[in-house]
Amino acid sequence: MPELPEVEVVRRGLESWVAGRGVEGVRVHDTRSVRRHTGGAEDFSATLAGTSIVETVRRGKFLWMPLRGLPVSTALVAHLGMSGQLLVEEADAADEKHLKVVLELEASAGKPGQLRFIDQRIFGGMFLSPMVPTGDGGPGGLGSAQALMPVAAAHIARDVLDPVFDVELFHRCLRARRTNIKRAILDQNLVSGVGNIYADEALWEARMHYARPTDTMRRPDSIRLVEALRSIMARALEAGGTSFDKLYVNVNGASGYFSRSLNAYGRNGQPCRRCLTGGVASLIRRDPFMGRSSYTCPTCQRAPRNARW
DNA sequence: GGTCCGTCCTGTGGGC
DNA sequence: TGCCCACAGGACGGAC
Repeated sequence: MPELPEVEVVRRGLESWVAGRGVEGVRVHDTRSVRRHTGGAEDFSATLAGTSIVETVRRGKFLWMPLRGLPVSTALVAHLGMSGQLLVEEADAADEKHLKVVLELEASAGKPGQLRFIDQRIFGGMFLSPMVPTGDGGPGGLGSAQALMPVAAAHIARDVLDPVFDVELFHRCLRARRTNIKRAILDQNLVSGVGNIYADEALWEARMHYARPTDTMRRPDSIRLVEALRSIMARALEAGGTSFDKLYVNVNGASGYFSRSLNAYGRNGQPCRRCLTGGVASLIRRDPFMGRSSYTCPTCQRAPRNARW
């Protein structure tokens, strides 16, 4: 599925293909994919047509394209959810099975004429959102020096790949919480871009149990966790580039990288690679967590006595 | 205000 | 072979 690194790969790819191009027409094939647009599908299409795309910006898993040509500063926001894809394709390419939205782009030499949004599970979507000052200096991270963000993404915290991510602020916010560490890092208001897979991988790398209460986190613990998140995101970003083919992030292709590199997630019953190298082969266990799963090594990620489940 | 849970949605795989 | 059901996940609204 598209994770933060894949969204960044998509953003980089889109930048060279769609930035500066006009939107000449919009077709919504499934109104559920624009359900977050308050004016409905017709308004989405009518408002977007005639604008032009300035650039592509990302924070966490939110991707947006500021638009030129509207009276109010507005961005086209896209979230890939679990199964969303953004493809740049020729107009005569066959429709994908789960094609949801098509943007007809202004002709540009050597560049395909359509931007397509494809989404199997419809957890993702596109919508228009007015841009506002954020008070924290804008996106700041990858993609833009703008001081404005879409209202719909203004609550999203910086991600760990953001050059100005504040570890000290992250630590203070963690300490103020009354929950466990995994719930905290899945909260996009605290740190963005972390999903279930990266949460488990980072906690494994940091030798931390998911049920550790956030108010017991010491500064070195927070730093260690952020460094683990950064390391995993950076490695995945590098690998995400290899699965990138003509602006297509292949969901199955991305899982190929993960299947080779994951140390905890999805490895229920398999020996922990860290314990194995130490000569003791503890088996990774799966626990139900928030209606999902958590994977941990019972030896190198021991649950604390004061665990908050 | 903070925390937590249910809901949205569809393809896949296991069990019968 | 075909049917049914559990499961996977991010974000958001609502309940507490």
